[in-house]
Amino acid sequence: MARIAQTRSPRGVAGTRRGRPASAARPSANIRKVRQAGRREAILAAALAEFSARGFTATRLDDVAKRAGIAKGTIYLYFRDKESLFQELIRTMLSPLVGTIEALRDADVPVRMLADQLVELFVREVFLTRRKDVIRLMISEGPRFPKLAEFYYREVLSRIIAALRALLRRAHERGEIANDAVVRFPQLIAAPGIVAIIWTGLFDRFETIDVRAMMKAHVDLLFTQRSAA
Amino acid sequence: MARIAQTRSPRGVAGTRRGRPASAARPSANIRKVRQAGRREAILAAALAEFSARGFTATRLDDVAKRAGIAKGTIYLYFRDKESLFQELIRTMLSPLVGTIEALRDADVPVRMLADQLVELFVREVFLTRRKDVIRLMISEGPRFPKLAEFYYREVLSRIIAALRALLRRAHERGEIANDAVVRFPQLIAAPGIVAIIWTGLFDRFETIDVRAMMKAHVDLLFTQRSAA
Amino acid sequence: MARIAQTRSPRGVAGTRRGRPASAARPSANIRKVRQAGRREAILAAALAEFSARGFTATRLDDVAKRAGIAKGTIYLYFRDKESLFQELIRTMLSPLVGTIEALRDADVPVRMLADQLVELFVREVFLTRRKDVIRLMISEGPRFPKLAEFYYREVLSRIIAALRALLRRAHERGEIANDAVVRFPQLIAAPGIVAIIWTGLFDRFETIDVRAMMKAHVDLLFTQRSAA
Amino acid sequence: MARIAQTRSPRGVAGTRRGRPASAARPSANIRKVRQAGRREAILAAALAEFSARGFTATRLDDVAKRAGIAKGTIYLYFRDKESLFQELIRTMLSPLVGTIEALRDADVPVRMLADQLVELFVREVFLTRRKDVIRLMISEGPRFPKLAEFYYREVLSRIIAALRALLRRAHERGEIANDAVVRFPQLIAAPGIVAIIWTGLFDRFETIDVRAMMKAHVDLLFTQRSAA
DNA sequence: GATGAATGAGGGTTCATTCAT
DNA sequence: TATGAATGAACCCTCATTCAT
Repeated sequence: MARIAQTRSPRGVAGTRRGRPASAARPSANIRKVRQAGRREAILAAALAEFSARGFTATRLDDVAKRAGIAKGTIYLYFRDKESLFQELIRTMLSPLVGTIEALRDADVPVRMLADQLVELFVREVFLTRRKDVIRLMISEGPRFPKLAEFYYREVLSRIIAALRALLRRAHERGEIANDAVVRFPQLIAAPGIVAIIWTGLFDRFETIDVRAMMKAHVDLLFTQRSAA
Repeated sequence: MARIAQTRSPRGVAGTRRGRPASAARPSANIRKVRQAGRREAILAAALAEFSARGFTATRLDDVAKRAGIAKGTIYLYFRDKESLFQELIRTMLSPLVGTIEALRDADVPVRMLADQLVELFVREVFLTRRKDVIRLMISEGPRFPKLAEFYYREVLSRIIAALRALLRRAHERGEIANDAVVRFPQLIAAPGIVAIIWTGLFDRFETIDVRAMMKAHVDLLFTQRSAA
Repeated sequence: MARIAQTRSPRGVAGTRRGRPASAARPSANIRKVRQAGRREAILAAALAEFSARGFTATRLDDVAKRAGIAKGTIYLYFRDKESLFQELIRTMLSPLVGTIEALRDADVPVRMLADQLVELFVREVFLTRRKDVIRLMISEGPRFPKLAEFYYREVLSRIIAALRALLRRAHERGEIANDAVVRFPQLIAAPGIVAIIWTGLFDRFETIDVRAMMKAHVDLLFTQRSAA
Repeated sequence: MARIAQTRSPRGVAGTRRGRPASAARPSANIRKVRQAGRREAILAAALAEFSARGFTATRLDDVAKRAGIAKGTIYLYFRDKESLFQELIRTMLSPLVGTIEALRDADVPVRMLADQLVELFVREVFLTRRKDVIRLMISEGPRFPKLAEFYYREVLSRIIAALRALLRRAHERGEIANDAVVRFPQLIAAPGIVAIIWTGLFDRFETIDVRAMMKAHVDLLFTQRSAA
């Protein structure tokens, strides 16, 4: 099944002098590039861990550096400042989601099947990965980062919602869905996933949740219904 | 309909050490008490505003004091430290939720009606009040405050969930609910509310959500269904 | 033997309404005076305890008040500020020393006997009382309180030294003392006492000192000698 | 005569984590090390001046930094906190005393001569240097720093006393000392030195003391005596 | 490029002092 | 007179950011 593209981040880095095709005759440059990409990835990974554990403000770049195995100053070679690091982290991790969802939209299979795939996708590619933490960060810190919220809304959410809505409307028109609730509020589809992410972060110690089961139960609710009459 | 008890904090105020019967003949003492209660409330209100706007770590007690119209040091007459202020804020605001929910449990009306009342209660007493912000805070900062999460789980959530589950099980047995999804995952009932709170905090600028409509649509989904066959 | 005048504190107890001299014509005024004296004494006693335990700067007036059984503000009814309290404390406790010493000067007994009395006086009236702590305070904090040091020098030390020197010179002239060292440096007489006070404050846990024995041994040294030839 | 080793702190500096042989071919690293040692010394010197002038609690690290010509935060690169700075200051300055005293113990010269050397050593290496201030600090603040007092007792005092006692006992057995007072209370040897340090700090403005003369007079007292009979 | 020592603004907390009751 | 809540200046310590090596 669909898999969300991994972030091989060839994307421009502050201060990075790029250029020079991969086949070029000065290998050291490539080594450098690879090493640099590695550094960047390492910093992002470390940042995710630290930001997740402590939140944006309480995270110390010192700890990020330590975790990434580099010196504190090095972070500033790859990111303008703490805020940039945070924002790029979220962007990098969430961007790939869109493509996947939009791909689903164009598939011509029964919606119910798509919904099941969606659940599976969410569980495997979000809930069981660090992307879950990124979403948690987005939820926690988003209100203090309007730019980030806007990016997320424009580049990710609105497109996912549009894709979902198109999908669901089609299904509704075909009679696959009796109740138009999810057509009007496609957010409902994601609701159990969101709740599961939050629950896990807060209460897993006391009571675990079977995300997959909950999401499936919810999908059942959405799709197997018949209108009351 | 039920209304959540306001917190006029009759509870002992830090710093008031020697009790004195409320009826005592020294009016000045009472004046003091009233003023103290007022201060405490003012601090809590200011703290809620600031914590909501900036998060726990980024909030400056200086700003809380300014907003409450008092000196910075005064905060320490009512709360041990920043963390205590934060935790008491959450406790004070969320504790009253429980009673209300548990009252609903024992009502003997059709579940569907109760569900509608629940939606109304949530919208009126949570979503349109500052309690919404407290829940957002709980979601954002909870992971860094295990004690608080535990309190919230034990004192609030687990009891609400138990009440809901009892209610829903009864409804399911009576045939009011065809699908047992919500019996197994009562969190689903709250999911749209949670999502609405998060959405509002992040994306209201771009697209508003009609919470009441969404929640009602979801309740419809949960209750008007018939099993597939 | 001589005894240093006690600071006749019928030391007041917080909230204790005390007696009422049977003879007084306007009792209330006297009561007030007595009570005030009691308060003042209580504050001084509490201050001594706290200053001794923590030093001037680290002592909190709050603790002094608590220990004295009064409210913090009350201290300011009896002393201008923290520094005044400190200085008055030292003055009050050390002033009575002078009279005692000067009395010794005029006694017409063998110096050796006087010296023994001095040792006894020091042990009983200083070392085994709180005056020891006051001297320790003087030593510790004096450098930061030039006024206090000056007072102590002018009102206490210089007079004690003058008295001692007169005494010792007489003894030297009479041949009671062979070596004139103590005539030139009367401080030598006090040295073991000072050292004992300091030692006790710092190292008593590890090794105790028998002050009386040490001081007597030292007096022996000073007086039983014969010039080398 | 013996001279107390200066502390040019070759000891590891906080913050220098990865060792690197001193002979290594990277000069910049050595420059750094030298500069760091310099900083550390500068901070210690500034700290001594400030602590001496104001006492531990009243000393502001801001002032220490200013005096050392560095930024406030820099102090924390070399010392964990204010207390560590204080304790390390005392340790650094007093540790070297021991070796010197113990060296004297094993010398095989008449005790009287050793005593004179001791006086000279004290005057030159303690009284006329900043070590005098360190001892004053130890006396003033020691009671609030039990750890420090313990260190000083175990590492310095008890060893000095043991050395002195051995020395004096030998002298007593040889008949060089008639009275065994100083054997039983070796502290007596130091008493005039201690008193001089305290006197200087408090009363030098009013009356100076000739330490060397006083100590010599005292030594005379201790050694030139003959038992009374 | 990479390092990490140095900086210094910023914020939590304490506590001497005041003053309304 | 006595109280203790309120004040706000002061100070320790942290940490994002810079820059010499």
